[in-house]
Amino acid sequence: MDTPDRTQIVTPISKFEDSPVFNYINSLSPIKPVKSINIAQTFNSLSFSSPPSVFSSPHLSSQRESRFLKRHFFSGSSKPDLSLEDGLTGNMNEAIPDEVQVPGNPAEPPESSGGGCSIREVTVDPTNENLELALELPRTLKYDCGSPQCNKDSSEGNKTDPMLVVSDLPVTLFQFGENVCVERRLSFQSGAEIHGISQVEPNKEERTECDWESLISDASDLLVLDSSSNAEASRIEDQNTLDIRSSSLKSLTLQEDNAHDMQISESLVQIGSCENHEVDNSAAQSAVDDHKETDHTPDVFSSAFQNNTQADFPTEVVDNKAGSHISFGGKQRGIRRRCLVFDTAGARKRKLEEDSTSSSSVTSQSDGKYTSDDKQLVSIRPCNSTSPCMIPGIGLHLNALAATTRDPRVVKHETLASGKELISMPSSLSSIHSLSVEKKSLSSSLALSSTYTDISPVGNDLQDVLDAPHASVFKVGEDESSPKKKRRKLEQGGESEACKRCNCKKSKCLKLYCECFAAGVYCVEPCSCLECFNKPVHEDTVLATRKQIESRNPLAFAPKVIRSLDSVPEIGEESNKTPASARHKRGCNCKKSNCLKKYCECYQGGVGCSINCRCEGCKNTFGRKDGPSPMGFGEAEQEEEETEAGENNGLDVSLQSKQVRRDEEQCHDHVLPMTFSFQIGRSSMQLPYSSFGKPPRSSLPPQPNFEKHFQIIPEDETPEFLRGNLSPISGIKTGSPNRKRVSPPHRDFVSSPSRRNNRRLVLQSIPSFPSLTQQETSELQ
DNA sequence: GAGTTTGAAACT
DNA sequence: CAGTTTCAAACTC
Repeated sequence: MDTPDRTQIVTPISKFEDSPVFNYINSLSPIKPVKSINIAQTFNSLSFSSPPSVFSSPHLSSQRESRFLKRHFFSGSSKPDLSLEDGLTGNMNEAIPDEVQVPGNPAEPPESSGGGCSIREVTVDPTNENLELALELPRTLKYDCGSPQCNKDSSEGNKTDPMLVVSDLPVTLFQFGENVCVERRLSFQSGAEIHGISQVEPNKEERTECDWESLISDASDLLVLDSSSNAEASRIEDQNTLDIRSSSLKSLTLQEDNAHDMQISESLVQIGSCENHEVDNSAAQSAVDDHKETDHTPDVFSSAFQNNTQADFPTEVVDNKAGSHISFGGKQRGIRRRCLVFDTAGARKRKLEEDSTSSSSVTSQSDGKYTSDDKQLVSIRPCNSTSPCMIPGIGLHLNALAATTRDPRVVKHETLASGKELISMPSSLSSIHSLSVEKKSLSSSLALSSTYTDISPVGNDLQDVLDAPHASVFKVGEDESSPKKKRRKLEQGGESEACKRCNCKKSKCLKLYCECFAAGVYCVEPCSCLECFNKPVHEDTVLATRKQIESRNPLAFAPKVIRSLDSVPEIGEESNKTPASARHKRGCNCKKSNCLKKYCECYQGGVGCSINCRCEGCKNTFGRKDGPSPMGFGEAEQEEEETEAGENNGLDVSLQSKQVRRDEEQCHDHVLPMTFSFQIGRSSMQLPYSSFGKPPRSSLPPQPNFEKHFQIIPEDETPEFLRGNLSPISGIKTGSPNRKRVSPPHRDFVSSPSRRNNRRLVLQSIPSFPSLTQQETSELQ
């Protein structure tokens, strides 16, 4: 390897003799030259303008040389690291420029047309080396800004293409661009060292594979290059670069000059081209797709979703490793999700029909394991065969959110849970769920001797998750012979809320009157409904109905309770008791129950009444609607709260916060802007348990964790959040007149990065009483 | 288990 | 948007 490279290098060097750098390098021992070259290049490129002479043809030569040089360097072993390390940003340019620099102006941004020429020339060279390279080069040329650096990059990129392919991203990823450039360099170097240019391709494949894995592992970025490089030095460098990349990707804006950006873009483009060439490798492609998605996500998704997507990546990647390749880009994923929602329904039917209950249960369990192992995989609690199925449909707004979530998980979830009948499977949530699921699984197992059916929180968008109590926690009613009795027993006994059970007589379970339908779950055996259409068999009808309802009220299926994730209770709210920020989406309208019975949705949800409530004689122990003031209750009430919800809440909060942190860590910071999905992800973890399900019914583990973790931004509220309004309540209040119900916002959920910092709202379906939460929290801890 | 109460959902 | 009706859960006996 080395020898050929060196020989090759010699020629280019001769060409570049003009450049002092080359001379200097030549003077150096063959081994060292690489380093020296790099250094020299850096200097030249950075500080010095390249000699004018170089411009005309030099690019080609420079590129060639660069290749050679790089090869040497890499082969040489030493330097690349330095170059890489030195400047992810500047180094990139430098390294390339060194050779290429000549042309011109180092100062000139890559944008210059010159690059194109050089590339072309380079392409010619490739013929010798590899057709692929040639192909890539032209492509690169197209994209290349023309800056010598770019050229170099491109040339390198050619070699590195595999890596690029792996990491390939849409051009959009500028931030990543820097990284990409580095990667290219690295790859290039590695390639040179490892193999002749011709060899590069195989390397590429390897790289792609390796990269893929690396990507998977890192999720954030483009680690691909690293593994690929054969040379240790190159590896090291690659790693460094990778690390840097990841870091840069996360936080980096383009520090480098436009030239860098250009390079990046070029590299990206090249990558794309490479992908085409290399497409052969399915894995590589998939990886590339993932990368693209990830990369795009940042660019495209300014919203929190990006974060989510990124965060999800790791999992996705892992999943891919596991065997399933998810090729969905974040964006695409989102789109697919929506489709999935519906698709899932179909899938569910299929699966349900095929697998029936048994399969679902099995899958769910297995899933849960996977999820636990994978961390982010959707955790599906083993649902009893009878567990109610989640309805595929999700609120439109939810869908939008779901869209942000990552498909991979969703897919997995679907596949895994498909048997279960989850209606909607937002990926993001699923990921979150996995974690939560694990925890829950433990807690649930403890709490409930009976089997739990988790509803993959994922399934429903926010709703499901939020509503988890309803849907998510399906308690298999199987055990119970008579639905009603069982239900009551369960409720009373509080064993587990399994699936919701309805007793609809006239609504056909296609209206919100039906708890199952409202929860996005299919009716199951335990249900005693008559003429029920809320079954997989009638999926179309169910979905159509859901759409109608959602058309009327986008939030119809959204969680009814909104809770802020922040541990800090909202102003006036009691922190310890009910989730401070938790509020009922619309508020209640109680007249006679004094909000002390489950007739009251607020009470049922375990949240205090808010300004949105129009209740009369409110005595809601969880809090009052009166303004910011926390609960206006008497101490007695507070005591009650404490007893009922307080413990749970407090624990939950702390626990949740911890979990959230954990989740975040796991998920990664990669996700820059926390977005909706991201938050969801966190929450999702908990969601499974979190379900706010009505306390009485479900003995299931409380969702406390979920509450805080899960953040769903109600459409209504979203604007406020976006605005920076923190308190969900306030948002709600502002949005809707006190006495009037808040009309669901028409906007789709848009997560804004800013939200992260801000308080997170959690939409929850009617929360179960806090009591359950304690167990979970304790367990979690 | 039947009947009543309650308030959300749906309708006008 | 307000008022009414429908509906099913929650509750009581």
